[in-house]
Amino acid sequence: MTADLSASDDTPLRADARRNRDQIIGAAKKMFAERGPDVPMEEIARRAEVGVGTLYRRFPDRDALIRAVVRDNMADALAYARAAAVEEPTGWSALVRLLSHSTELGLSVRLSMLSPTVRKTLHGDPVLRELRSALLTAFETIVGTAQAEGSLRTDVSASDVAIVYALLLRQPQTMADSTAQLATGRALALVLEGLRARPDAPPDALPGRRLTAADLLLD
Amino acid sequence: MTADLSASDDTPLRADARRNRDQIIGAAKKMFAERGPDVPMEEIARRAEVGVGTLYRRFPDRDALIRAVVRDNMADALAYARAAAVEEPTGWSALVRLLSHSTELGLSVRLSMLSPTVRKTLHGDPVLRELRSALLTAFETIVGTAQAEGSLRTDVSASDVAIVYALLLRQPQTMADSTAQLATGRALALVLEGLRARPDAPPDALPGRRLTAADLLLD
DNA sequence: GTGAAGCGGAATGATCTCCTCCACATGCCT
DNA sequence: AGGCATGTGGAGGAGATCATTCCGCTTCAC
Repeated sequence: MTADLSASDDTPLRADARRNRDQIIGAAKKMFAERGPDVPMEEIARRAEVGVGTLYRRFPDRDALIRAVVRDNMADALAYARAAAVEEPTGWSALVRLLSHSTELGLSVRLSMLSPTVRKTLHGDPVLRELRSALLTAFETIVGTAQAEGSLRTDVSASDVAIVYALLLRQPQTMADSTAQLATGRALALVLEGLRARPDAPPDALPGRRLTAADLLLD
Repeated sequence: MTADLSASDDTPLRADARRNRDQIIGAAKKMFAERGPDVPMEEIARRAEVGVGTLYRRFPDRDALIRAVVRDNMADALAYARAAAVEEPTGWSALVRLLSHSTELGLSVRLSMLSPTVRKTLHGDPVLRELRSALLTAFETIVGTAQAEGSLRTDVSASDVAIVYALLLRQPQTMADSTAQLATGRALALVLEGLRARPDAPPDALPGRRLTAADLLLD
């Protein structure tokens, strides 16, 4: 899924190794999303159908794995956001598409927001910094477009949207999957309703000030 | 804070013991909220300014503590919801007050929703069952009133509101407290905006079906 | 003043994870 | 085909972390 935005390694990696690497990242992504950043390495390996040794050869420690997962995830989210911006006819529909689909974006945001430890790990990674800034730019484009066309209320910033989004994405895990999905869908629809521009409403109804990129993640 | 809704113990508990017990519950509540249901018992004890021994004498194991905390929390939330229902002039303002304040309600909902383990612990506790049902009733009263007065959209149920609420309450912990509060406040305002009845809007704009009490927590 | 109830926190033992290491397997290049 | 560099699995050592107990001392209540 990920383009090679990471610093190109010198050795091209053997075919099976590459496959295993991808499986590991995929498994780790799911496990992190479901059970937080502390899942045992061994379980990740098992889910990836790989030995622990393999996992450790590819990623020297947990931090490296987390970084890789978040990078991969961010890259996916970025691709998705850009696609939405380009392919959708209106800013509003791009916004809807962005918010509706991407569990992708959710994971990395959630991961990096929830645990102080993880934040420390991610902190200062240059690739991530670049990805994040690109993602925020994409977000801003969409939000800007939607606001310019008069469909999105103007007293929110891209960061506002991102945060609400992140808050909503945490899926309740105790319900049946179908129920959880239903609930998330409805919650999302409600938020979108709240985000819609109202010609009659006062222009600055929200409390406080617009959130900024700096509020989003403090490095 | 809590009325004695729990089964009355036979021995009245010495004054200092009672105080310690309350401190423990208070500390545990905060720690669970901040760091999840797995925080070490010792840290809870330290925060409560109490020895581990004391903690264990009062609560034979972690499960007992969790149960006690959630009960206490639910009771608070219930009291709060009832107060809002009675004291506020309109259903809408009661709803706003309910959603705006009560981090209380948030904790127990969050705790019981997030971890399957915790859910198992809580499952079948009769006191809790009663509390929860009373709370949902209070919720329904408020939601019903607000809908009857025409301020709340009619295609949501009390359970819908409760879930959105629970989703939003999870505070991002990596931001400065002030920022987190700001973000939560704005998110809440957006959701409220989405919840408001619109005379012009179609009456059933939300996807799926209304959530029910059964969706909320499956026992 | 005195006995019962309560307290603290060091010590114990069990559990859990990370991570290394190496005999073996597999892809790749010629 | 064949050789070897690259890659693989997973048992086990080392260490960390926690829950829980226990008992000499303190505090309340009468």
